[in-house]
Amino acid sequence: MTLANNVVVLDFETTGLSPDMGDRAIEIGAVKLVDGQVVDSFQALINPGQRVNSFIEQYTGISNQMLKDAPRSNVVMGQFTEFIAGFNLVAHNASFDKKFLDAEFSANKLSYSGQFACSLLLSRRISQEAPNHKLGTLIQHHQLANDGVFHRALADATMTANLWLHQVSLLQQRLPTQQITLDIINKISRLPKAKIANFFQTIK
DNA sequence: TGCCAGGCCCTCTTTAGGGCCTT
Repeated sequence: MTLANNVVVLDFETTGLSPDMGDRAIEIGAVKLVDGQVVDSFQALINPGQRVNSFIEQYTGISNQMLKDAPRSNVVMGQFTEFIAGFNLVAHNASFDKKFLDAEFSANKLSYSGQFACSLLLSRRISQEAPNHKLGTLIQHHQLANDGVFHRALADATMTANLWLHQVSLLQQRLPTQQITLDIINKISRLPKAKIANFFQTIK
Protein backbone atom coordinates (compact mmCIF):
# COMPACT_ATOMS: atom_id res chain seq x y z
CA MET A 1 0.00 0.00 0.00
CA THR A 2 1.40 3.33 -1.06
CA LEU A 3 0.22 6.53 0.55
CA ALA A 4 -0.61 9.23 -1.97
CA ASN A 5 1.66 11.81 -0.34
CA ASN A 6 4.77 9.72 -1.09
CA VAL A 7 5.24 10.24 -4.83
CA VAL A 8 7.37 11.91 -7.46
CA VAL A 9 5.45 14.61 -9.38
CA LEU A 10 6.87 15.19 -12.83
CA ASP A 11 6.38 17.34 -15.90
CA PHE A 12 7.90 17.29 -19.39
CA GLU A 13 8.39 20.10 -21.87
CA THR A 14 8.60 18.63 -25.37
CA THR A 15 8.96 19.52 -29.04
CA GLY A 16 5.29 18.65 -29.62
CA LEU A 17 2.43 16.44 -28.60
CA SER A 18 3.34 13.01 -29.84
CA PRO A 19 6.49 10.90 -29.48
CA ASP A 20 4.98 8.59 -32.12
CA MET A 21 5.29 11.49 -34.53
CA GLY A 22 8.93 12.06 -33.65
CA ASP A 23 8.52 14.56 -30.84
CA ARG A 24 11.10 14.52 -28.05
CA ALA A 25 11.48 15.78 -24.52
CA ILE A 26 13.40 19.05 -24.11
CA GLU A 27 13.09 19.50 -20.35
CA ILE A 28 12.07 17.42 -17.36
CA GLY A 29 11.23 18.69 -13.92
CA ALA A 30 10.14 16.75 -10.85
CA VAL A 31 9.66 17.09 -7.13
CA LYS A 32 9.82 14.25 -4.62
CA LEU A 33 7.18 14.21 -1.90
CA VAL A 34 7.69 12.24 1.30
CA ASP A 35 4.93 12.48 3.88
CA GLY A 36 3.58 15.41 1.89
CA GLN A 37 6.82 17.40 2.09
CA VAL A 38 9.11 18.30 -0.82
CA VAL A 39 12.36 16.54 0.02
CA ASP A 40 14.13 16.70 -3.36
CA SER A 41 13.78 18.09 -6.85
CA PHE A 42 15.08 17.34 -10.36
CA GLN A 43 15.41 19.66 -13.34
CA ALA A 44 17.28 19.26 -16.60
CA LEU A 45 17.17 20.59 -20.14
CA ILE A 46 17.57 17.87 -22.77
CA ASN A 47 19.12 18.34 -26.21
CA PRO A 48 16.52 16.63 -28.43
CA GLY A 49 18.78 16.32 -31.46
CA GLN A 50 16.38 18.39 -33.56
CA ARG A 51 15.42 22.02 -33.82
CA VAL A 52 12.54 23.28 -31.70
CA ASN A 53 9.92 25.24 -33.61
CA SER A 54 9.04 28.83 -32.81
CA PHE A 55 5.75 27.93 -31.17
CA ILE A 56 7.50 25.74 -28.61
CA GLU A 57 10.23 28.34 -28.09
CA GLN A 58 7.56 30.92 -27.32
CA TYR A 59 5.31 28.58 -25.33
CA THR A 60 8.05 27.30 -23.03
CA GLY A 61 10.68 30.02 -23.22
CA ILE A 62 13.18 27.26 -24.04
CA SER A 63 15.22 28.29 -27.08
CA ASN A 64 17.36 26.31 -29.47
CA GLN A 65 20.30 28.28 -28.10
CA MET A 66 19.53 26.99 -24.58
CA LEU A 67 19.34 23.40 -25.81
CA LYS A 68 22.50 23.49 -27.92
CA ASP A 69 24.80 22.57 -25.05
CA ALA A 70 22.29 20.64 -22.95
CA PRO A 71 22.97 16.96 -22.19
CA ARG A 72 21.35 14.27 -24.29
CA SER A 73 18.39 12.15 -23.28
CA ASN A 74 20.49 9.13 -22.30
CA VAL A 75 22.39 11.17 -19.71
CA VAL A 76 19.33 12.91 -18.23
CA MET A 77 17.11 9.83 -18.23
CA GLY A 78 19.84 7.79 -16.60
CA GLN A 79 19.91 10.30 -13.76
CA PHE A 80 16.12 10.46 -13.63
CA THR A 81 15.87 6.68 -13.31
CA GLU A 82 17.76 6.95 -10.04
CA PHE A 83 15.62 9.90 -8.90
CA ILE A 84 12.32 8.02 -9.25
CA ALA A 85 13.53 4.62 -8.01
CA GLY A 86 11.02 3.18 -5.56
CA PHE A 87 8.44 5.93 -6.11
CA ASN A 88 5.09 6.12 -7.83
CA LEU A 89 4.51 8.97 -10.24
CA VAL A 90 2.01 11.80 -10.59
CA ALA A 91 1.47 14.22 -13.45
CA HIS A 92 -1.23 16.59 -14.70
CA ASN A 93 -2.75 14.73 -17.67
CA ALA A 94 -0.49 11.81 -16.87
CA SER A 95 -1.16 10.02 -20.14
CA PHE A 96 0.87 12.75 -21.87
CA ASP A 97 3.88 12.60 -19.55
CA LYS A 98 3.74 8.80 -19.36
CA LYS A 99 3.98 8.40 -23.12
CA PHE A 100 7.03 10.69 -23.23
CA LEU A 101 8.63 8.98 -20.22
CA ASP A 102 8.02 5.60 -21.82
CA ALA A 103 9.42 6.81 -25.16
CA GLU A 104 12.55 8.38 -23.67
CA PHE A 105 13.15 5.38 -21.41
CA SER A 106 12.58 2.94 -24.25
CA ALA A 107 14.99 4.84 -26.49
CA ASN A 108 17.64 4.51 -23.79
CA LYS A 109 16.80 0.92 -22.76
CA LEU A 110 15.74 2.07 -19.30
CA SER A 111 12.75 1.01 -17.24
CA TYR A 112 10.84 1.95 -14.10
CA SER A 113 8.41 0.14 -11.88
CA GLY A 114 6.25 2.89 -10.36
CA GLN A 115 2.60 3.34 -11.28
CA PHE A 116 1.12 6.62 -12.52
CA ALA A 117 -1.67 8.72 -11.07
CA CYS A 118 -3.26 11.74 -12.76
CA SER A 119 -4.22 15.02 -11.10
CA LEU A 120 -6.36 15.98 -14.12
CA LEU A 121 -8.56 12.88 -13.99
CA LEU A 122 -8.87 13.25 -10.22
CA SER A 123 -9.83 16.91 -10.54
CA ARG A 124 -12.63 16.08 -12.98
CA ARG A 125 -14.10 13.80 -10.28
CA ILE A 126 -13.59 15.75 -7.07
CA SER A 127 -13.53 19.40 -8.24
CA GLN A 128 -16.47 19.45 -10.61
CA GLU A 129 -17.14 23.07 -9.63
CA ALA A 130 -13.89 24.24 -11.25
CA PRO A 131 -14.34 26.36 -14.42
CA ASN A 132 -12.01 23.96 -16.25
CA HIS A 133 -9.22 21.55 -15.32
CA LYS A 134 -6.16 23.17 -16.83
CA LEU A 135 -3.28 23.24 -14.37
CA GLY A 136 -3.10 27.04 -14.23
CA THR A 137 -6.85 27.37 -13.72
CA LEU A 138 -6.86 24.84 -10.89
CA ILE A 139 -3.95 26.57 -9.13
CA GLN A 140 -5.96 29.80 -9.23
CA HIS A 141 -9.25 28.11 -8.38
CA HIS A 142 -7.82 26.48 -5.25
CA GLN A 143 -5.70 29.55 -4.42
CA LEU A 144 -2.51 27.52 -4.34
CA ALA A 145 1.02 28.86 -4.17
CA ASN A 146 2.88 29.51 -7.40
CA ASP A 147 5.76 31.68 -8.55
CA GLY A 148 4.06 32.94 -11.71
CA VAL A 149 6.21 30.77 -13.99
CA PHE A 150 4.23 28.52 -16.34
CA HIS A 151 5.25 25.98 -18.97
CA ARG A 152 8.66 25.28 -17.50
CA ALA A 153 9.09 21.77 -16.22
CA LEU A 154 10.13 22.33 -12.61
CA ALA A 155 7.64 25.17 -12.08
CA ASP A 156 4.79 23.09 -13.50
CA ALA A 157 5.86 20.01 -11.51
CA THR A 158 5.93 22.12 -8.34
CA MET A 159 2.47 23.54 -9.04
CA THR A 160 1.17 20.05 -9.80
CA ALA A 161 2.63 18.85 -6.50
CA ASN A 162 0.83 21.66 -4.67
CA LEU A 163 -2.40 20.76 -6.47
CA TRP A 164 -1.90 17.07 -5.70
CA LEU A 165 -1.37 17.64 -1.98
CA HIS A 166 -4.46 19.85 -1.92
CA GLN A 167 -6.45 17.09 -3.64
CA VAL A 168 -5.20 14.54 -1.09
CA SER A 169 -6.32 16.84 1.72
CA LEU A 170 -9.75 17.28 0.10
CA LEU A 171 -10.09 13.51 -0.07
CA GLN A 172 -8.93 13.14 3.51
CA GLN A 173 -11.66 15.57 4.60
CA ARG A 174 -14.32 13.55 2.77
CA LEU A 175 -12.93 10.20 3.94
CA PRO A 176 -11.65 10.96 7.45
CA THR A 177 -11.24 7.33 8.49
CA GLN A 178 -9.52 6.21 5.28
CA GLN A 179 -5.84 6.19 4.44
CA ILE A 180 -5.59 8.03 1.14
CA THR A 181 -3.61 5.64 -1.02
CA LEU A 182 -2.66 5.79 -4.65
CA ASP A 183 -4.97 2.83 -5.23
CA ILE A 184 -7.98 4.71 -3.84
CA ILE A 185 -7.15 7.77 -5.92
CA ASN A 186 -6.76 5.73 -9.08
CA LYS A 187 -10.07 4.03 -8.35
CA ILE A 188 -11.82 7.40 -7.91
CA SER A 189 -10.14 8.71 -11.06
CA ARG A 190 -11.77 5.95 -13.12
CA LEU A 191 -15.27 6.16 -11.66
CA PRO A 192 -18.05 7.51 -13.84
CA LYS A 193 -18.91 10.98 -12.59
CA ALA A 194 -22.46 9.86 -11.81
CA LYS A 195 -21.12 7.32 -9.31
CA ILE A 196 -18.82 9.66 -7.38
CA ALA A 197 -21.32 10.80 -4.75
CA ASN A 198 -22.43 7.25 -4.06
CA PHE A 199 -18.82 6.11 -3.77
CA PHE A 200 -18.08 8.63 -1.03
CA GLN A 201 -21.20 7.56 0.84
CA THR A 202 -20.38 3.87 0.78
CA ILE A 203 -16.66 4.01 1.49
CA LYS A 204 -16.84 6.53 4.33
C1' DT B 1 2.38 10.77 -51.77
C1' DG B 2 0.17 12.79 -48.24
C1' DC B 3 -1.70 12.21 -44.17
C1' DC B 4 -0.58 13.18 -39.24
C1' DA B 5 -1.82 12.67 -31.28
C1' DG B 6 -4.42 10.19 -28.28
C1' DG B 7 -6.82 9.03 -23.99
C1' DC B 8 -10.78 10.37 -21.51
C1' DC B 9 -15.53 11.50 -21.27
C1' DC B 10 -20.10 13.33 -22.48
C1' DT B 11 -24.18 12.83 -25.32
C1' DC B 12 -28.53 14.48 -29.52
C1' DT B 13 -24.22 7.22 -27.93
C1' DT B 14 -22.55 2.14 -28.88
C1' DT B 15 -23.48 1.54 -36.89
C1' DA B 16 -20.31 8.49 -33.72
C1' DG B 17 -18.85 12.96 -33.05
C1' DG B 18 -16.66 16.38 -30.61
C1' DG B 19 -14.61 18.93 -26.50
C1' DC B 20 -11.01 18.75 -23.03
C1' DC B 21 -6.14 18.37 -21.67
C1' DT B 22 -1.01 17.86 -22.38
C1' DT B 23 3.54 20.49 -25.77
